[in-house]
Amino acid sequence: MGKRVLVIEDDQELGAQIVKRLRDAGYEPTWWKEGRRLSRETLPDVDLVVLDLMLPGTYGMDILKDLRVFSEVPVLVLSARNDTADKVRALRLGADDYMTKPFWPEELVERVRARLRRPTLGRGDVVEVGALRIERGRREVSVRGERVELTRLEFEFLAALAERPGEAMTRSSLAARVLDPERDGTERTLDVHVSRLRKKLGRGAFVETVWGIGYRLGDGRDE
Amino acid sequence: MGKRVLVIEDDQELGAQIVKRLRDAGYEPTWWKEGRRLSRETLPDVDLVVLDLMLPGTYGMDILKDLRVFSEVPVLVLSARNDTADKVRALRLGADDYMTKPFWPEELVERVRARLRRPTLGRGDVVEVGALRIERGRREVSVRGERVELTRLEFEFLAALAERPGEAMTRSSLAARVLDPERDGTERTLDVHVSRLRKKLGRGAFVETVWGIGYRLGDGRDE
DNA sequence: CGAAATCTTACGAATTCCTTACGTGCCGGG
DNA sequence: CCCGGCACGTAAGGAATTCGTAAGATTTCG
Repeated sequence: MGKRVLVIEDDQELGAQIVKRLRDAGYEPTWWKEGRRLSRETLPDVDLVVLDLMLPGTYGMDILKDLRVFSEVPVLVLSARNDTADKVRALRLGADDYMTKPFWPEELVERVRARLRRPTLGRGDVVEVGALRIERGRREVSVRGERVELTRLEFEFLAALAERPGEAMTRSSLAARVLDPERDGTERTLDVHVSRLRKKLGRGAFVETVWGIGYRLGDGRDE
Repeated sequence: MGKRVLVIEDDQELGAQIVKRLRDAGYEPTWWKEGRRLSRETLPDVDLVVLDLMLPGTYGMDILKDLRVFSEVPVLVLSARNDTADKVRALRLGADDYMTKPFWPEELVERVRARLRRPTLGRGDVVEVGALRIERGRREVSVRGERVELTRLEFEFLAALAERPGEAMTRSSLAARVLDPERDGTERTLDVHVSRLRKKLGRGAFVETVWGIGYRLGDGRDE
């Protein structure tokens, strides 16, 4: 039940230190000793990312930027730079916290803990909206107790919407979360899946159209 | 945005500074110039608390401890002390972030923003002005409980105005904020959208003209 | 009163969206 | 190996909606 933490840190000593502390604290750390470009597939399923900004070769900022296109995972940034401009930039890019080296590992662990005790939206395993029930873990969906069989993409799409029930999400952000731009189709493709999804979910406008924007997960009442 | 932030800070200068910055960033700060014991009743309905730990009389840590008994509101702690033990203690007590003085206000604002872009439990992103209600997340608008269907630009426009209710915004800044200079029209176009918007919102001058300047979001009462 | 700013309306072009149909590739069974 | 089913992407038709522009009416200000 330990939450998983991805540590991206090229410094051997510091990395080992961090990993050890996190493990001692009951987490399940994974250590990448180098920066890699991140995409939907290459990002492991983790609950939080500890990212060193000062990596050789790849710029940490770019990794962060990439990441935020398709994921909302909390990111704790480490950096040797202590100037405000850098901090502001990282936080604007979507970082959740910023620690300046050197620091004591205890503090890092506490900051990780502080982030993780807040609900991470995507991680709620069961989302219920009206008569619709989505179980992420089992990959099961039911309407009014009736199981509904969904294909992979249909499910992914619904699950993405369920990350923020009731909130409008743009096509592009949905596409980024669900589709692999290489293999899979374009935003147009989403329409088709929505269409099929609606047919399967039956009466009740669970997937609502937000004109000019994208879609929204509704409770299926009226409209 | 209009999210409410409670600032507990006894230092006049610093407090004023923080409050100003937060307001500039679109938040609604409330400033307590002294520490008070907090209880369910005395804690105002805010979205985040900025708490200085070094208050005369009351210990900031105690305030934090009290607070966590009955509230999950995010807390950003300020302190002049830079030792790890203190940070760890505050974070363990439930603080969400810890900043060491001195710091640049920009960083504070960004950290506040970083906390608030995560969904807090409870209320979403809602602006209410008079009988007008704007839900940013869902992209829905209602007047006196009645749903009003808006187009994309109408909503964008209203939402832009709603960022600073009661404050006049120039045409050009609105246009820049809402229109894509490539695809969309000119400032003249705004007039048309205002017109349509007013018709849809019905009685009550929610969108007021500020002659020679632009527009302002009113509560629809006067006139 | 006159000029400038703003408002309203009408209309057609463009965008956005939904559905259906069809082709491809994958996989398991026979 | 071949067949059929399934998942999926693409394309195309068509309907609904949105939006910009122009043009004339109205308001504001000096």
